[in-house]
Amino acid sequence: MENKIKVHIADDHKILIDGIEAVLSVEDDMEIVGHSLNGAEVIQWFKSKTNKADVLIMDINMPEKDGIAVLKAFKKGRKKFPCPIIILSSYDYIKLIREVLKLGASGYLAKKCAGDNIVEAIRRVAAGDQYFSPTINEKIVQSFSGLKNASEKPLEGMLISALTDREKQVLKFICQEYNSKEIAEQLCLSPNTVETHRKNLLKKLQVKSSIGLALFAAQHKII
Amino acid sequence: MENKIKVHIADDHKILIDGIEAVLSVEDDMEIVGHSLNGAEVIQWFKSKTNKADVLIMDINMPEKDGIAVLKAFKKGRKKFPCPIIILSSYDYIKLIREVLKLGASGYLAKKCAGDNIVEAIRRVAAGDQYFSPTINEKIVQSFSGLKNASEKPLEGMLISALTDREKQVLKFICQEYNSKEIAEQLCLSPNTVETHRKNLLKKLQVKSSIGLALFAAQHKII
DNA sequence: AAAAACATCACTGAATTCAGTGATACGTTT
DNA sequence: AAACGTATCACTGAATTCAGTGATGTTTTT
Repeated sequence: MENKIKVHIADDHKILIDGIEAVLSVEDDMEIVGHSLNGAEVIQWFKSKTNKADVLIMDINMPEKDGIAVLKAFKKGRKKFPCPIIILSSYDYIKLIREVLKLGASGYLAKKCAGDNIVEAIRRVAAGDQYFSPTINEKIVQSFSGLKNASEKPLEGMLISALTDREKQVLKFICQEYNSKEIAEQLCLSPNTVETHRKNLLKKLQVKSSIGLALFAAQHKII
Repeated sequence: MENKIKVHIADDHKILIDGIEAVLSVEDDMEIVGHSLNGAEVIQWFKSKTNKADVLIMDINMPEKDGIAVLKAFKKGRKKFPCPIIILSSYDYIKLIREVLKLGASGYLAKKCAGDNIVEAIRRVAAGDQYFSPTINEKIVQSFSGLKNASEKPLEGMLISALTDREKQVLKFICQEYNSKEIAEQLCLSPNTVETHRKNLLKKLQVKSSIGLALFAAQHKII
C-alpha cells in the first residue's frame, strides 16, 4: 500500500512503545515513523521539518514535559497542530478528558483498552474524526447526560494542569523534603513566597498538609 | 517447536498485555497461555489445576491485589511457587527491588526497558536463572558496591517488613493526614507514644519528615 | 480595555513536628 | 539469665508549618 498512515508514539515506557509497534506491524495501512520517551522529545521531533507523522499517540504522564504541556506547547505555537493527537492514559477522570479535548486532542484511549481500539483509533483520527475507547466514551456520555457518578471528582477534581508551573516546581521540592526556607534558596525566592505557594497548593488540592501534597504528587507521578 | 515456554501476563493495562503478546508472537519458543488484569485474577488462574504456565510476568500496581500481595500469597500458601515470576514495574526503587526478590521473584524489568529484554528475560528465567533489565541491574550493582552514597548503610535495608505492626499502623494514619493527637485518639494511645513511633519511623526509613514517610508508603503501596 | 490569573513579598499567632533523652514493662532469643 | 526488640509514656526547646490577611506588579484571557 502506498499511503500508509504514519504514526508517532510517545510514552516513557519503552516496553509499551515496543508493544504497540508490534500490534501495529500486522496492519498494512499504518506504520510507526518515530517515537519519544518524554514530552521534550516529542516537541523536538515535530520541530524537525524532515519528520512528519499523520497521527501522534501520546501518554500524559511523562518526564521532562508531560502530555498536557506538549498539547499546550503545540497550541501556543499559534500554528496548526502538526497532526491529530490521541491521548493514551491510565487516567479516566472526566475533567482530565475534557481538558485535553479543550487543548485540541482528537482522541482519548484508556490504557486498559484493548489493542484493537488503538488500531481503530488511528484510522478514525487519521480520517479526521474523533475517537474514544469504549470506557472513555461511556464516561463522556454519562457526564453529558448528567448521570455523573463517582468519577466527576477525582481528588476533588483537581488536576495537575490546574497547578501553575511555579506551584508544580515548589511541589517537587516539597516532595524532596525541602522545607520552605530551603526551597526559597533553591528558587531564589523569599521564604514567604514559597509559603504562599504552599498554601495555595493546599487549597487547590484540598488536602490538610504537605503530606497530602506529596501523596497527590506521587499518585499523579509528577515527582 | 514442541516445548514452548508458556507465559502468563498480569497487568491492569490491557493495551500493554496486547502489546507484549504481539512482541512475543514473533518468537517461536514461547507463547502466552493466559493473562490477568489484577492480582486476584492471577491467584484465581493459578489455582485452577488445568492452567499452567512456565513464567509469570506481573506488574506491581494492580487493583484488587497488587503484585506484592500476590507474591506473598504464593509464598504463604504453598512452599513452592507455581512458576518463576518476573516483576514488570515502572518503579525502580532499590528497596522495592530487594523486597520483591526477598519475596521470591526471579526477575525484575523496568517498564522503560525495551521489548527485547522481555524476551530475553523469559528465556533466562524459564531456564532457572534470574534476569534484570539493564537499568535495574545497574541499580543493584550500584547499591551492592555502595557506590551510590551512604544510603545503603546505617540502618539501611529498611523495608516494609522491617517496620513493626504498630509502626505500620501509625504510618497509615499519617498518610491519611491525621496528626499525632488524632492518631492517638484513633488508637487509644498517648500522643507521646505516637510521636515516638513517628520518630522511630523517621529513623528506620531514613527520611527527614513525614512527607518522606508518606512517599515511602505510597511507593510501597502500604496505604 | 477590563477582568482574571499568576507571581511576588510581608506579618502575626497558633498548631505541629522534630530532636534528644530517659523510663517502664513485656515478650523472645540466645 | 542476659540481651534484644517492641510498646508504652513523658519532658523540653527549637524549627516548621498552617491559617488568615493584605499588597503590588505582570501576564493572559475575555
